[in-house]
Amino acid sequence: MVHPVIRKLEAIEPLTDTERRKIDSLVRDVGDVARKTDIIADGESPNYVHLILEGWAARYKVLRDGSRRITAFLIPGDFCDLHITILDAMDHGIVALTDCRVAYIEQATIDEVTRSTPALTRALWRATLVDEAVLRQWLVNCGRRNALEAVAHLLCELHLRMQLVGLAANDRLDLPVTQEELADATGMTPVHINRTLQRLRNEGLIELGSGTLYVPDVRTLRRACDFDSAYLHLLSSRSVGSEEKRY
Amino acid sequence: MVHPVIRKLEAIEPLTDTERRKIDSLVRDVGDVARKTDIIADGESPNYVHLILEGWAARYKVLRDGSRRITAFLIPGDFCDLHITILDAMDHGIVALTDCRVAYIEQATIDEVTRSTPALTRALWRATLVDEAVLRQWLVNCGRRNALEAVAHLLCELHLRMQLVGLAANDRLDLPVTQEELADATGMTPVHINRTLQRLRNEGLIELGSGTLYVPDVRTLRRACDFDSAYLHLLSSRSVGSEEKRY
DNA sequence: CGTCGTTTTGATCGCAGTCAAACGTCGTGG
DNA sequence: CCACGACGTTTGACTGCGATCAAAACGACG
Repeated sequence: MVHPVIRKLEAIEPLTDTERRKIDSLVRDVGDVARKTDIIADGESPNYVHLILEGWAARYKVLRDGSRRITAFLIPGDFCDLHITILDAMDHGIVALTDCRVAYIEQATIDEVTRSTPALTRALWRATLVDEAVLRQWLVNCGRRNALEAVAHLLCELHLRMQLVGLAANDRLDLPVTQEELADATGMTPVHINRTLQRLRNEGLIELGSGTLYVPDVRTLRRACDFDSAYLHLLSSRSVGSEEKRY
Repeated sequence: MVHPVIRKLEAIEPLTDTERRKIDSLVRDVGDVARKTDIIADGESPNYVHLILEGWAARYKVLRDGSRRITAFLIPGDFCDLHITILDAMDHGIVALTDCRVAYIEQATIDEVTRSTPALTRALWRATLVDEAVLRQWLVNCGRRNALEAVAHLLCELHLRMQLVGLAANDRLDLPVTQEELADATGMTPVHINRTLQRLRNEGLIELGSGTLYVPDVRTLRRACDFDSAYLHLLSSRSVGSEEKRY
């Protein structure tokens, strides 16, 4: 079985067989995390880097009034805290949204890999920078798009990212995320998320139920929220040298 | 004169004299950019890395309906596009908010530095990761804080960052940013920014006029918006091992 | 003194928030 | 097999924050 990490990294940087095997070798120590429990808590400085193998997780911050802001969704192939090798402590928490299978990778191992394999270093760097680009899109989502566009854009992102790791065959994917979690991720309320999803359904843009999302026509959905995949810096969309959007 | 970059980097990573001189040597090619013009445009892949020496700039994205979202403010000492060495093209633009003095640094120079000076590499990495942490705070700002808290939090951030580079003596700093730009940075409208600033003034939290911001009592302002500087990962606040917030 | 960009004010609107209750589904235990 | 509770989704009624539109005031500058 090909690790989702490999699929993900290959989408943004071509890899050789040796490099692929190197990644494979990272996954030694594997563990399970139950839904609703922290993979890493805010303020922690773990000795291991965490990599999601199965399941969904989320970066989040909790405010003093108890409200929560999700700042990213993590799916198989995503690193939770690559930066912990550089920064002192986590400035946010990471919670498992479903039961998760997680790889624990020693910092020393990462250091060794980056020292010996420049292409992988680039790939990891790249992945981090793409995460940052996603954050910027989320910022656009909440400040300058209406609810419908914001949710649509988020769904487009998740759809594409799931595709990259081979988890969205036929435009159908597991979306094991509650509406409350979607609300925390878009800065809306659960009630309004519910109504927005209903509008998306009524307009035939999505089919969503029992944890599964189906996108009848990706083009239409992307056009509805002006989704341009360029910000994900995928190899496939690079240097296409075109002015029109890649819906 | 000590470059703001050095002050900034030293706030997050201690540097030796040699390293400081190395940074100094980066600044060879310097140019001026007029207010309201792009330092780098969206989609560009410049050959140079840009570093702000004087003035204010902003990262931004423009939507199809013409509205703009500012995703970061850049002040002296900030790199505009360190990531361009890794990514193919800009996924957003950078515009000068005031007349700016900018250093153009060849990619090869950056590469040479990072190859020869691990401590500097760490420092640059760190700076990038702190930028990401700031993005997360902005996400909290617009989704889960009300207008007053959001603006206050933004002002706290700018206040602290200006202090770091020595541009905010006595809690007084230049804030050459229009209310429209603040609106684009918070996801609000200019009108509402105006009213929110008035509230902040009326409550004695800030004094703001003619491009200058004065914070009578930093503690109070920070408490008003639950500002915790930990997310900036400063050396001074690190491993203080305390539970209470660093207002 | 007129112009332009910016800030300020006022009146009105509407999107999304809030509060609360009902409903469906599923797993658990009687 | 059913009662029960937990959890998530859905619906309704009402509220309010911030948006929108428009105009006036202000201030810097040529």
